[in-house]
Amino acid sequence: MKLMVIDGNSLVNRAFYGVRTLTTRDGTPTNAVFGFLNIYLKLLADEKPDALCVTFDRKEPTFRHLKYDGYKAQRKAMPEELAAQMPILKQVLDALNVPRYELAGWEADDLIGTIAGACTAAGWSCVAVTGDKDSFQLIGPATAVRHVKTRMGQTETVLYDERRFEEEYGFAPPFMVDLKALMGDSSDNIPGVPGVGEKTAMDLLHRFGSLKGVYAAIDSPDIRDAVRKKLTAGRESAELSYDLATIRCDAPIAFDPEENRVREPDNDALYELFRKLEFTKLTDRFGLKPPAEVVAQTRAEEKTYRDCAVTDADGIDGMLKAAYEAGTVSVALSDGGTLCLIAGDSRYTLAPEAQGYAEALRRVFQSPVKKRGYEIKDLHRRLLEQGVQAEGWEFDCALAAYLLAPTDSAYPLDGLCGRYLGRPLTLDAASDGQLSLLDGPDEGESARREAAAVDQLAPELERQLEHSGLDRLLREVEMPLCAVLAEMEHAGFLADREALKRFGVLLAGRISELERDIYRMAGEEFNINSPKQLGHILFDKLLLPPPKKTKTGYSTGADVLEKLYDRHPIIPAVLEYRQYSKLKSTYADGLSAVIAEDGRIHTKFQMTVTATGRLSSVEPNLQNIPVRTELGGELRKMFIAGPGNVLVDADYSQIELRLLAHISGDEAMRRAFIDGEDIHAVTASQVLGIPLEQVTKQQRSHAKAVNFGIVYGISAFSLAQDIHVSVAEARAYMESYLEKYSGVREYMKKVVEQAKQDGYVSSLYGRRRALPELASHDRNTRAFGERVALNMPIQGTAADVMKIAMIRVSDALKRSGLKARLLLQVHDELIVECPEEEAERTAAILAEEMTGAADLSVPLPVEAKWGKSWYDAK
DNA sequence: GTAGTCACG
DNA sequence: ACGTACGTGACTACA
Repeated sequence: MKLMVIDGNSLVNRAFYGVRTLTTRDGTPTNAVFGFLNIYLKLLADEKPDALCVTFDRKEPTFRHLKYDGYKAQRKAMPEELAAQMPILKQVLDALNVPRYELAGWEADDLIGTIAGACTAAGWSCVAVTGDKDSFQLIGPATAVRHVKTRMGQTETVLYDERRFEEEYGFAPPFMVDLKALMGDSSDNIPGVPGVGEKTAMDLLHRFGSLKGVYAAIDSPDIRDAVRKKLTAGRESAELSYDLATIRCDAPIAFDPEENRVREPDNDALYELFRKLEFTKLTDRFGLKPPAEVVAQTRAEEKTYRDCAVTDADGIDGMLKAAYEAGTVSVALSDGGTLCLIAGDSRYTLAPEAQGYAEALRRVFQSPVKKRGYEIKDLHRRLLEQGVQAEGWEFDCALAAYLLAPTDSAYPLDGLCGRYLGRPLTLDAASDGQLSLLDGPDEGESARREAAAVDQLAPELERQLEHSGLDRLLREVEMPLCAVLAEMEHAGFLADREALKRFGVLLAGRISELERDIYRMAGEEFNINSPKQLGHILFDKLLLPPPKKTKTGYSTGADVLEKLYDRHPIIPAVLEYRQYSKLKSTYADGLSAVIAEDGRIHTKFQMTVTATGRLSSVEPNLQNIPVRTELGGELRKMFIAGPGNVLVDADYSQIELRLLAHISGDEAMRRAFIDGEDIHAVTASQVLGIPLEQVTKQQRSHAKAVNFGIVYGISAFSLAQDIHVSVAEARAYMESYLEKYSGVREYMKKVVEQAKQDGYVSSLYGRRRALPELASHDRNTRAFGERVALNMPIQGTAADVMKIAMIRVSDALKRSGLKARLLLQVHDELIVECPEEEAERTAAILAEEMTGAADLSVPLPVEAKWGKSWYDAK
């Protein structure tokens, strides 16, 4: 039997500092409780304990304070926002039916020691969970410590048992006390021996076994004079520290592991707490069900509908009549084709088997009736597959939720109901209390629920959009874009199946040659694709100097290997191997596998994924087809136009920098663009103070890196890495840059200040991204927030402009009567397929509509070319 | 499922 | 002292 005991204070502190700022809508901080529960769930899954409890410190002084009045005296008081969360956490634990232990005069650690002892006595094993390495002294045959640490906002836990501890420390766990007595602990204000740090302390223990042993051998020649001096002077302090660091196992509590058996949470109490805390996701993860009163109340609050099953022509007529009368309807189309339409209080369900189904779809969707729905782009594409050209899209709950919170990971309809309606889910009168929208009893039922959710969510989402000034972006950009993207997905990009296959074979040949060479140079066969095995070969076997480490071992990324390029011939071979296997697995093989029956690749554009408003492309991703290397670029020869057609490729030149010039209003940068200069060369000339014609290739390339860096919210360190100069040089370069482009400097300052004030940043078109990072306790997180504040308005505006351009291009092409159709968008590039003889006119329309998509104080030129393949059109 | 790596703008 | 550019998605290894 195993008991897990959690050091509540330690864990909640980790959670507080590790988890980003999080509050309820009224501003109550909840991040520590949220973080605690996340770690708690992970712990339960990892350990699967039979019994469980949590210990806490109390604010009263402990026996340690009495012994040493400096103890923890300097420790900072718990911040207000954390203190406010402690009682909430305790309520949550009570609702979870997890016993809590706290005792005046004793610390959480001592209670853990006592509990561990009681477990051992009862024949149980015990795992103590804490972020404090002190507790390692408790490790024994039946006691382990799971150490919790946070790295980069991620929580990790490592289990220390006797073996693991001794491997790492080289002595037995009880001597952890001796270690701390020697080195002290600044956070607890345990003095140790002044001047002795971790390294010396470890070394002494390895030689003499214990604190006692060290002092017994104080005259040994093995101790350096300087160290002996410190030890002699600090003897009293060390002995005091020994006492302070010793965890007591005799706290006066009666503890029986049996009484701490894991129990089911109190569903109703926990549900209510989570509702107040707005922990929607956790409600699911804990498997909580709405209490009976909530179900009853939800039913009472929720709109009810008059259900009509549509089975014949009269039914269809009735549904259409109601739709036209209502003007706006909510619709849902299940995967199987069942349509649900809500007009006013009437809810119509039409099964695909019904008489006149296809015609009914056309009458609903190819009509000016305003339609609201969920994930309209996909709905539009499914209709296209049935030959229906839909129109009249008014509102999409998923897109609305995305605009309101673009950094959310997903927008499930049930989650939106909880968040925006304050109700767990859309129930309905016909349902049996079954709450999941997604697994309704049948097709019709799930379509009805989806439509009802849309019907009730839309007004609330609309209100919030208006409140944030996002309604225009939805109506004028995102909604019209749905149809454009659906058509692009439907059209697909023609691929040369045979060429792709040949390319794969070519790569395979080269890969096996390289494999042989690499094995020969390594002296053994291993999996080159495994960073772990490769690191072992390079750094342990061939003894190359490891320049960088990741948290799990050696880093073997391309940047690292390039530093070692000339140190061993295996390095260039590995780099080449990596390049080829990437091309083969992801592109040659990966793309071959997704060519559809029609010979085309139909990517899916995702509209609700990026934090900045860009699109993303999946299954496959056609936005990352190689271009930067010669061999990779060959792939673009395999993306082709159909017979008699060409591809027209149009891309914005420097759109992000032009937007920086426009948004910041920087005169020097604007002037360069207005004069049609090469911006990177001008930057080099300005920053270095040399005539434009004397700028060398390298100077221009450095300037280019800085221009990019500025858009990303650069640091001198990263710039130095990027252009291989010293940090000091990089800093000087940036300083000079911001002198010359002083408008950019002012803009950077202003945008961060504004973001701190508002808590969000915006694009030129009002797209928003919230920035809770700026209020973080962690400086790295804050610095990240500042970089995002600089970048989002630029990248976001570029995304807006491109979306507007796509709508304009699509419209203009339709109006022109040309056969051209859009295939692909790659952030600043559009690809269109058209008959060869239309190429010139199509290119002109693309350039015209893209350039005209935004009205800036600098030109926004577009370059358009065409050819038989993507490669030729670039 | 996560981490590392690498492809793109 | 620390950690280090913004935004993505796919593949492989490995727990």
